[in-house]
Amino acid sequence: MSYTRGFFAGTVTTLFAVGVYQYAQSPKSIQHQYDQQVSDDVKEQIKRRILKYGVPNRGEEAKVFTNHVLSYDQSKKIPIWVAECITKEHAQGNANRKYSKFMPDSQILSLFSADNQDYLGSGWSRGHMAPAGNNKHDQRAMDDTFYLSNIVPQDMDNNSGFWNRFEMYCRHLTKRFDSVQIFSGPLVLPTETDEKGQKLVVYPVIGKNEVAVPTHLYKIILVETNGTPSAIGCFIVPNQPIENKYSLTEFQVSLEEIQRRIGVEFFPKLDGTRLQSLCSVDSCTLTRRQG
DNA sequence: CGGTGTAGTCAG
DNA sequence: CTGACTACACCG
Repeated sequence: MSYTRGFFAGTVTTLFAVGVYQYAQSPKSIQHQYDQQVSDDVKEQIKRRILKYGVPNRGEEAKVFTNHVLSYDQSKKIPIWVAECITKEHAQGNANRKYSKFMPDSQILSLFSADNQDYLGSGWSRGHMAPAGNNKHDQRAMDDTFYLSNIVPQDMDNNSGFWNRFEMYCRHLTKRFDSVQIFSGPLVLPTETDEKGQKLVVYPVIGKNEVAVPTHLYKIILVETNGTPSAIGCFIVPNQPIENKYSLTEFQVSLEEIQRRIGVEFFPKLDGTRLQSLCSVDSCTLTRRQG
């Protein structure tokens, strides 16, 4: 709990270094130099000898759906990141969630999959990462978002409150920008400290599949005008009720921080582009009610 | 009997 | 919009 307060206060002052990538240049060790001299052929031979029966695989390769793409964490049974690229047309139409239902994703081996029983009665809601409401243009696209590969255990108040308004804000951005690319996903961050001052990562797991309950959720929003990226906003939100008094900007962080915490480089082909802060070109205010 | 499916209600 | 929960029909 103390981390939450620290987070609320601390993120405001977080250095905002969007679009700037720094790669620490480690001193070249002897081993490193040797490694560089080994030809790819030799490396392949070594691999074939030591990994005779194949290279171990975490199954994080991108999985493609009608209107979203995701990478899945087979250990935590929740996504790592879920990507969308939406325009205002995507959020309009007659698709209705009453025709959709939550179900396991057959692309995920059952050994690594959550099921509805894990969530029911757990005290945690099934929270979309790619939201259903971004897919009103196509019932199948909306149905796809109900696969549990796109779902994380989310605090009920957070889901229907702050996070819901956050998602509405993302749809609102499609009225101002040609397209809006969004990465959403869960995070487990250290939230506690033991008596020795050692930081701890503590998160619940639910159901027989022990689906990980993230401590936080994140969104990365990249808006485009005339086909070129113009601004970016990154946010980390605690997975707990968020009072209305908090504004979106209080949860803003740098792209660097979010990439370091998740261990993912989100835009490997977005090189050197100077991007403005989303909240400097847009209000970043959430509306109280739907609209 | 337990599991599935749907429709309606309730709440943030 | 975001969800859970309940009652009831159906089925093997």
